[in-house]
Amino acid sequence: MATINDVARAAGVSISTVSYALSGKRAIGAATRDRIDAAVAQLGYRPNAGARMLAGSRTNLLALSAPLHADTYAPAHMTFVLAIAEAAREFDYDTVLLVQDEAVNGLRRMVSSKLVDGIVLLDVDRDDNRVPLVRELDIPVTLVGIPADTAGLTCVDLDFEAAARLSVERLAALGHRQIGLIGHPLDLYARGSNFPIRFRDAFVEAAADKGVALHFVMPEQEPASVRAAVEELRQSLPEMTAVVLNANEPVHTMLLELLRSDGVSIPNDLSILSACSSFPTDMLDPPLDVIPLPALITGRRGVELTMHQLDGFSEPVVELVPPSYITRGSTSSVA
Amino acid sequence: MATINDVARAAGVSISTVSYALSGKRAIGAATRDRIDAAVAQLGYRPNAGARMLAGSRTNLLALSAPLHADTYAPAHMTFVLAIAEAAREFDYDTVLLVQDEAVNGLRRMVSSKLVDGIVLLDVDRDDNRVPLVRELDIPVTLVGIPADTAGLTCVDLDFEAAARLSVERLAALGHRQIGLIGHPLDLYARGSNFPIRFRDAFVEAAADKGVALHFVMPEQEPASVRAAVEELRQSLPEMTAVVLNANEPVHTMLLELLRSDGVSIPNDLSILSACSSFPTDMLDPPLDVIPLPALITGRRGVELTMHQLDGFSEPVVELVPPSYITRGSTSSVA
DNA sequence: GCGCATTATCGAAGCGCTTCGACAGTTCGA
DNA sequence: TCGAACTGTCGAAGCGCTTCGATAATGCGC
Repeated sequence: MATINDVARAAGVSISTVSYALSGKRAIGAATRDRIDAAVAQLGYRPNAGARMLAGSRTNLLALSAPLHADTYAPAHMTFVLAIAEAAREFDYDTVLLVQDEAVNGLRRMVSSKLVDGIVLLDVDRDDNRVPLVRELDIPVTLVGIPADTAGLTCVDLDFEAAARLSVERLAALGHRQIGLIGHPLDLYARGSNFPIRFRDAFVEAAADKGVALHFVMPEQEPASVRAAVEELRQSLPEMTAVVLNANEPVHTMLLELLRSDGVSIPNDLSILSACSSFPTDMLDPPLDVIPLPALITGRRGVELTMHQLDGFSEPVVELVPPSYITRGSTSSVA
Repeated sequence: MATINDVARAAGVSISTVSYALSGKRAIGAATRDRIDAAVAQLGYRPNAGARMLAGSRTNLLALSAPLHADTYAPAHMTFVLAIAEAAREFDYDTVLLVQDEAVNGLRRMVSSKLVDGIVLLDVDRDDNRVPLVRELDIPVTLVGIPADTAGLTCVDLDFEAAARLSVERLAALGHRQIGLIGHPLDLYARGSNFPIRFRDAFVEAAADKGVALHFVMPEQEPASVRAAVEELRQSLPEMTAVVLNANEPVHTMLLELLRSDGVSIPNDLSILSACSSFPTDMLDPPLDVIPLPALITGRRGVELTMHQLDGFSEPVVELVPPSYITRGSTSSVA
């Protein structure tokens, strides 16, 4: 493997000249630069990562702390991981993946061994046990998800409260007065999971504001449970004309299948809105109106905020990505 | 951050003594070692990763090449990623995640910058474009999945052919003479995807061997398509008494929901077997007999084989993990 | 045509670690 | 009782890079 020395020799210059030519940190004559570039290309030179880490101030490595709870919905999670790894590459960073208990225990190791320049925390719960830890870590950290206490932390997430309000407002504007809300399984809320709770609470509040009757159910991810949930909604809201889903893809599929077999027509008999979904709802049958959870945007933003801190901007920010509403024809105004 | 120098000073020894004490590569007096250990603990010393990479011969970093096709089934994929990252930790390795095009292009970068000691390739297709690349990479590589030409490569995977045979044999032994096989969506086969093809072909062969009539369908992941597939099976095999699923979890759910609404009783009317599934089938309703695709075992083995190569064992191996059959009561003998 | 700022390049120090060879001090068989 | 063979420890070289502080060489105003 070629070293900077080989390049310097091949180009007939000193190694510091090569280094400056490659980093651009000092001006280099055009002719010299050309010779260096040629030597680099010819030798297939690539700086040694270890040497760069040791001598320089950056490792060009980012830690991604991605714990996985038993109830983590894999496709959504994966989208975030992808978004972050890809965004990191745009800053010439690679991603070290920390899963399971390493998502917590590995962090300190990353920092004290100076392996990474920054950390992105995925799937942050309200009372996440990583939060106290990263508070004392002297390194750029960005949380994707908003914990209960954000003091001193840089966070980014979809504005779930705004998404909930947007859901209620759109449906209320269409004349719906009784709305069913299908949430995630119960234990997710019990665990203090982040956005389902924030969404639910804001939804309840917005419904009250708009004078809309609301019933909330938390089915498990299986047909029988979804069926029971729908029965419960119908019982509790006899005039229900709209349903908002804040749930996983399988629950969407199950609900639509169930409504179809019941002969319910969408949106004529029932308006449906999928809120904070991280999967495409245009493949569903029928396609659903959606307020997307933009994993790509949020994940990328998490990386950007980390890079921003690396560039010396250290005032912590809590960034809420505003929700958007995409129409697919699954809602209509009440007759 | 404490350096080895600080530790040496605190323990009153030279830095080489500290290094040897920590690596165990030379004998160190018990008393000296104790003083060093105490200093390490007290200072919270952790070797600088960059320095270690530069001076030593190992980086303790593993690259995980995980491309993601549009049709990649996230939960299964995730299980592999998890298994590999966790297994790596057991060897004191961290995992650098390469996704999308980096899964291909990043490999050369990893090697020439000496960032990683080894590579694990996930989701290897029959004619994977990473295969020619890794052939010329002078670094330990293990493929999870078996490409068409394995010459010179170390690979590991479930023995899909054996799994297919096992499926047919078990059902044939129970007296089933007409078996439906529900596979993945068509484009997966068209793309030359690895194990679905190997499974299908071996299944066809085994069925012929055992004199079992077989029909093969490839539904999309949506209820209507699954329904059509089942109709096709019934049409083609009027006496069909068993169905083997080599498909994603949603297709399982859809099939079971559909059979339930048709009043089909499992296993009385129809025996069902889930083959090469990477998700738990005991949560389904009803729980299904399964030949699991053991992501944990295969993934971990991928790491182990890489470490083995690092230890100097360089003869390439193709390792096939034998399938196992787990009974959950969804199959029975033909009346 | 003189000093002065600017531009292009170089040498050397040092990042924190591993590892080789040296060397006292100890043990032990002959 | 003497050298051979260990044991335990140290100093120094070097891994490949970045970066600081020279040093020429050039251009500029006056």
